[in-house]
Amino acid sequence: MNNGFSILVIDDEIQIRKLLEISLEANDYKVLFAIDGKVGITMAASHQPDLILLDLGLPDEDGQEILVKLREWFQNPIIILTVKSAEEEIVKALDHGANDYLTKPFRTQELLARMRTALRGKTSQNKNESIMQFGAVSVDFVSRMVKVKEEVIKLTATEYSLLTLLLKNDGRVLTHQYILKEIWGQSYSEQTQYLRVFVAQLRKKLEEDPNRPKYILTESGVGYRFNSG
Amino acid sequence: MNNGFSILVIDDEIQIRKLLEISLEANDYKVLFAIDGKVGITMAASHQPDLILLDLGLPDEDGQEILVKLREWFQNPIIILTVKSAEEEIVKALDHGANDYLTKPFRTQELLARMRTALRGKTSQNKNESIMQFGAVSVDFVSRMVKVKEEVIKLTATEYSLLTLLLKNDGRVLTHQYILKEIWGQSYSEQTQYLRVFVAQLRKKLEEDPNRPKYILTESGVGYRFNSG
DNA sequence: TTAGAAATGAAAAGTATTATTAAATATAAA
DNA sequence: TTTATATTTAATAATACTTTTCATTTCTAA
Repeated sequence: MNNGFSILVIDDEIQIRKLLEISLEANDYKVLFAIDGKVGITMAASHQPDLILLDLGLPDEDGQEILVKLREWFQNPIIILTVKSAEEEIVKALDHGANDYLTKPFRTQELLARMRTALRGKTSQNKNESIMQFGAVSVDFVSRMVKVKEEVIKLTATEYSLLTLLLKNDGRVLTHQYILKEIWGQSYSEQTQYLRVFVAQLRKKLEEDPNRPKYILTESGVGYRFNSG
Repeated sequence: MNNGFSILVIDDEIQIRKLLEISLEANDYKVLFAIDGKVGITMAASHQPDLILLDLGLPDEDGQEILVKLREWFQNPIIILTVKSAEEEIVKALDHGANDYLTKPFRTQELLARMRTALRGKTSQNKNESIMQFGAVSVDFVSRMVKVKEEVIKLTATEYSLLTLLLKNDGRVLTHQYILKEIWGQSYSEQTQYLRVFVAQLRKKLEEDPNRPKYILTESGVGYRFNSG
């Protein structure tokens, strides 16, 4: 019996595999294991898992390269596990298409929560409609209208672009660099302060309590993530 | 037996055609099919359908171009179907005169809802109701008479075109480019100043307080939107 | 726990966009 | 042709938006 989601764990550490086996199966996930990158890629191809947990510190190959290879064809969420708290590694992985990250040692509850977020929307089809609902926030991409709890919110062009970028990547961490590149263009990719100002403005308009944001969450040193529930 | 509306579906995918045939006929639409753009244009001309569902990813020609060709003479609503959720594609299609869009896979209920919205007002025309009401603004499309709170307003030809374009897209943001192209023609699509002058004139005639417009709203950096309430 | 880094919030300064007005030009009607 | 009306141009004022700055708070790594 399982909840319908299959998870591929690519990690060489036996303790981590044991831990994940117990906690993921206890939550009714179907779990597959690979102990290195090569095997991992093969298994991803043959089993098409709904989500991959990928350790960056693998014995045979650099984790980043495995990520890049996977992302050439693998669409489903990939969550990075890493002992390196080095910010650089994490940012690189996210820019390579990882959805989220956790640094070891991690709390199981946190991992499960992030997996649920990443898998959200996989079941529901509303991901591609012209009106999209994210918690109390809804956007009509045709009329360009944004509502919070049925109330229309007026956004500037830049605010609208930023919000929709975050929404389309609901649950996923977007790096500062990536967001800046998308909205302002390549040459602005170091202007993190722009982003901070506009995030603050969006929070003021969207959040019930801008001091305790529920929707636009900060990943300190890395980027931002939209969380619809 | 049907509800009086005929729908032309231009799509090369057999599954989509089957699905639409079943669900549209179940809702009493008369459904016609074309499997590529050329055939689609021919059929649109010969059958004058009330609405077109156009797939952007057709085998013979770029969907955008088919849209442009259709819009040269076809007045009725066109709803785009697309697998591409790329915002660029969608914005382009809307600028080319599409009324709405759905990305595949879509829920049938949502499609039907959007079709009803697009066809709304068409029924009233069938009932010989040429007068439409938008908040306190009403337009008689036959006699070209515009009233605000029962008072007749005299508009010039250009003012009338601009107002009705906005009205027909009640609630939706229309880009400067799009409006200019529709009213003045392609070559004027950068003459934003024209638009400003005529918007000011319309506001002076329509709005209670032209300094605080209620109906014709500005979306800075993007365009204008009519708001009937 | 604490020093240093990162993020926030508020607001001033700087730009860009939009609104207004009026004069010049074009168009249509008498 | 003359006259009235509408559209286009252009100049300036008003407003909205973005960028910059900085004091303060929050977060993070050691």
